[in-house]
Amino acid sequence: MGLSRREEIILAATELFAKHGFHAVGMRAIADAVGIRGSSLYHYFPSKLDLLHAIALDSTRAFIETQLPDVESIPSHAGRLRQLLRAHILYFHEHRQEEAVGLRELQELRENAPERYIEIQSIRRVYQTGLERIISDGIDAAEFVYDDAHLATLAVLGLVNSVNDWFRETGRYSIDEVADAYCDIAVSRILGARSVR
Amino acid sequence: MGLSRREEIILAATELFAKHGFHAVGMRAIADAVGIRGSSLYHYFPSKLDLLHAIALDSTRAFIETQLPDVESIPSHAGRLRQLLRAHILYFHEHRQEEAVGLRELQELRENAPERYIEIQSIRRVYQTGLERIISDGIDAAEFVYDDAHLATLAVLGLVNSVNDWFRETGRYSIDEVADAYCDIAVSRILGARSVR
DNA sequence: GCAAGCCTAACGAACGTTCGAACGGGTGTC
DNA sequence: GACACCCGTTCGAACGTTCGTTAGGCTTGC
Repeated sequence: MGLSRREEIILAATELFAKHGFHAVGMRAIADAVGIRGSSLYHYFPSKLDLLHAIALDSTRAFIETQLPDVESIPSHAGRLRQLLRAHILYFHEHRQEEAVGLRELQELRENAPERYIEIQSIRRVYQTGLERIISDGIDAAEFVYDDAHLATLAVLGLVNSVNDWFRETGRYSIDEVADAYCDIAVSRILGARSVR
Repeated sequence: MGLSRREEIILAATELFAKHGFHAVGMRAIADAVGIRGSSLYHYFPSKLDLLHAIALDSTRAFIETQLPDVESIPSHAGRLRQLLRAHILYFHEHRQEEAVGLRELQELRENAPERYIEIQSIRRVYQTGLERIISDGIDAAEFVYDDAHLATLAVLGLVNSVNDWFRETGRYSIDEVADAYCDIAVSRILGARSVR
């Protein structure tokens, strides 16, 4: 139990926010899940919105920092893209609650704390730009066959992000099977990469 | 203004739920948008949850009923799929607020009115089954090249549903361009249909 | 005079948040 | 070793507000 109280709170709040939504969960419910009283939460976070901000920022940063650097060493564009998308799907599966909160409750920050929304969005943009760069380079190198790198990026992102909408641990596929199949759809089919392994 | 008061309420509530979320919008706010008092809403809906149910059911049924029958007359599987996906994207764009509520707040019904959740889910399943049938038939007829109709259906659905996550009227594409491009990605690239027009 | 439609008023509960006090372990002083 | 002191942590109680909902009465058109 190397968890600090602050981390315990973030963990419990993430789970509750992901399951019921930000506004459906009261501070007292979060405190109950940790085993303290509602008022004690304010020792760690000045407001409920700050708590949401901490969750969204942590999850966004954690994803970007662990995923992007790993692909630099792979030689082919198709290989880099495949590796990145695979890591994306697996990470989003492993941290699906954090990412669900990060995606769904962002507009809450947008309305009530615009500068924090922009902060998180700009981090997200780094990732999307990096992905688009890989695709764009692959097109220039004639490794991919598609004429619009921007639209292809959006399509591929929409595809891989949709896994969490339907995937269940108890279903007919394992997450590894889905990751493989979706990467193949994105790299070989959508982008038309031919010689990849 | 052929709108009945009941329809006005549904319209206003849809807009507010889509923008702020179900729990963030109070009955008084909905009433304000219509120009009546909060208590008057209970003349039309017995509870807030019933109002949400009406929105989710209406939007789901309207989509299914207007989309599915249209494609029966088209000869090729690829043509049917293309037409269906195109209508899907355009419909989801035109009714993006209703569909956003229908997608995001469904778990609210799932927790607090399970039988209504099942009702809506079963309608949705009709559509997904119909889509999978088209894809499956196309594979059997060797018009599509993919080995898993179920996974292909999920991928294609995830792809077309993702448009509303990023599309903005003021962006660089029109919705028609996006619909064309995404249909092409789904039909020609993911499913590998060759001779289509 | 009936019913639909809308109102005011109020209910108890829950909301996010604030406040001041109490607890308990560690440190410094005698 | 005993003592006072501090500070991180938690608590109970309460603040004012808003929540979903109910009850009852007024107006209007058939």
